[in-house]
Amino acid sequence: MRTKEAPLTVRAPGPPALGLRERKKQRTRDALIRVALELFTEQGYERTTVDEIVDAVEVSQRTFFRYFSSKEEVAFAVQRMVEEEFVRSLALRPPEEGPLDAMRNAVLGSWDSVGEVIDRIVPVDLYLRTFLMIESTPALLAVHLRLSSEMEEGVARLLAEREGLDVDADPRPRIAVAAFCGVMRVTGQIWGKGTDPTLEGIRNLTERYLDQLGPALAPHWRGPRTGV
Amino acid sequence: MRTKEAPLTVRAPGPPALGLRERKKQRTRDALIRVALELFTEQGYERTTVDEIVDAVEVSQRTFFRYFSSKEEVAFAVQRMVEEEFVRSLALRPPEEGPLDAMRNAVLGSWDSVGEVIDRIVPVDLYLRTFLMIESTPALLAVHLRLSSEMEEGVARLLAEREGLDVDADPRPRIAVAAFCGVMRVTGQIWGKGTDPTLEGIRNLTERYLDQLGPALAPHWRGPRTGV
DNA sequence: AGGCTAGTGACAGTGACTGACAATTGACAA
DNA sequence: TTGTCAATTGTCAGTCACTGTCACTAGCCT
Repeated sequence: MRTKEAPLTVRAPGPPALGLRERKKQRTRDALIRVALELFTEQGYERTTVDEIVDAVEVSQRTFFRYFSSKEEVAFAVQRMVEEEFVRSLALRPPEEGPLDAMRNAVLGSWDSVGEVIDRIVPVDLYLRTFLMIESTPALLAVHLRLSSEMEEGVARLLAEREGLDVDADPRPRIAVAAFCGVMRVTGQIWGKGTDPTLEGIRNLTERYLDQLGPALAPHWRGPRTGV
Repeated sequence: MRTKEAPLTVRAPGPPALGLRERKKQRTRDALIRVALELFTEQGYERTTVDEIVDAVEVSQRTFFRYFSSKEEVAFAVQRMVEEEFVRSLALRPPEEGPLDAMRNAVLGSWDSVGEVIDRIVPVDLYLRTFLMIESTPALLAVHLRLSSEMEEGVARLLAEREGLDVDADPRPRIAVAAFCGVMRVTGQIWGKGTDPTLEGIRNLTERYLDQLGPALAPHWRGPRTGV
């Protein structure tokens, strides 16, 4: 459990100096996340009670539920940041890029940069282990899929706007996003079963699998394999 | 609430005459499903307690949990049958059909035949309302997505076998299924928001949307729309 | 008829979560 | 510095989903 250095006289530049109250909240929130993820990944999600978490952080259970609306939510705190990073990254793609290329580049780009974002809250490898835990815990997997599908809706709107289409009239944005995210999900699963538990590993797999979307939709699979 | 005709002397042919014990179980199970779905669709899932359900059916709570491992599970009892129908239907497609065509025809075909299957347990329109309720209840939507993804895994294996591929070596089966099912999911959502609450409505929408998978994955969307 | 056992009910207990109210503690003005 | 206000937190009691246990009832089979 790492301790946060508390600046005594000097203040780092950047975010507008938060008040003591705000900083305290931030600290409890981070502590709850870190402890929760540690316990979850060590003993399993179901076998970890909220009481254990709050005892370790020394706050009341009521406080936990003021920060997180459910035990599930705390498990997705970091994951949420990663997804936001992707959406941000997608919004920044140059408009000349076609929708699929934009998504592809956004994912690959965000895999390159999330490392630091994550590390501000928890060690990256704890995040990766959390990801594995989510995939292997039915209750969490379910929530994960729901959150993803919410994000998909947002991404579809973004793409539609980029291309000057109406999401509710033209099905292509939603369909493209659905297909694309389907591949992303498969990638995550395969990565989980594989043996390269690093950010880089997931990045490379992403690249390889996205390349297979076209071939996979060919009318027939027999015949020569392309790539991979 | 429909009553089941209890054959006194005559027995219908078909399934091998079940014992009294078996039939009783079947009846409580069906009653639990029907009552649960009725309450869920009327008052909402969260606002319905398990106690309300078991009181209406006159069994103990303990019995409910012997039939269904959770309150969620009962909400998916019918949905499960529909999915099984699809998988069965897919397994029956002629081997000459390409994987995408096979899935497409299997879905369309099963939408034509599930009507009767469903009706053996609950009125079809109760099923359709249940479907809407699932889509609009976060907790249930989550579970729904998880169950779908389990099914996707099964379908991918089926297709891989059909085509003589190894699912774990070749990513195309999983990717194709993921893309396909993504479209199906979008279709379900759109159907829910639309204004044609019939089995036929969902069938037609399915057909239209599947046709858009190709165009949606084109490098650019600008230019003429093909079809709907 | 009578023993066997699957299925059920009653009961007690756990864990996630919520509402209400009291206690504490930063923030900010006097 | 101090007193007031408002945001946070803790305590407590209660609901609801779900589980283990054990006694009991009722089909089933010889």
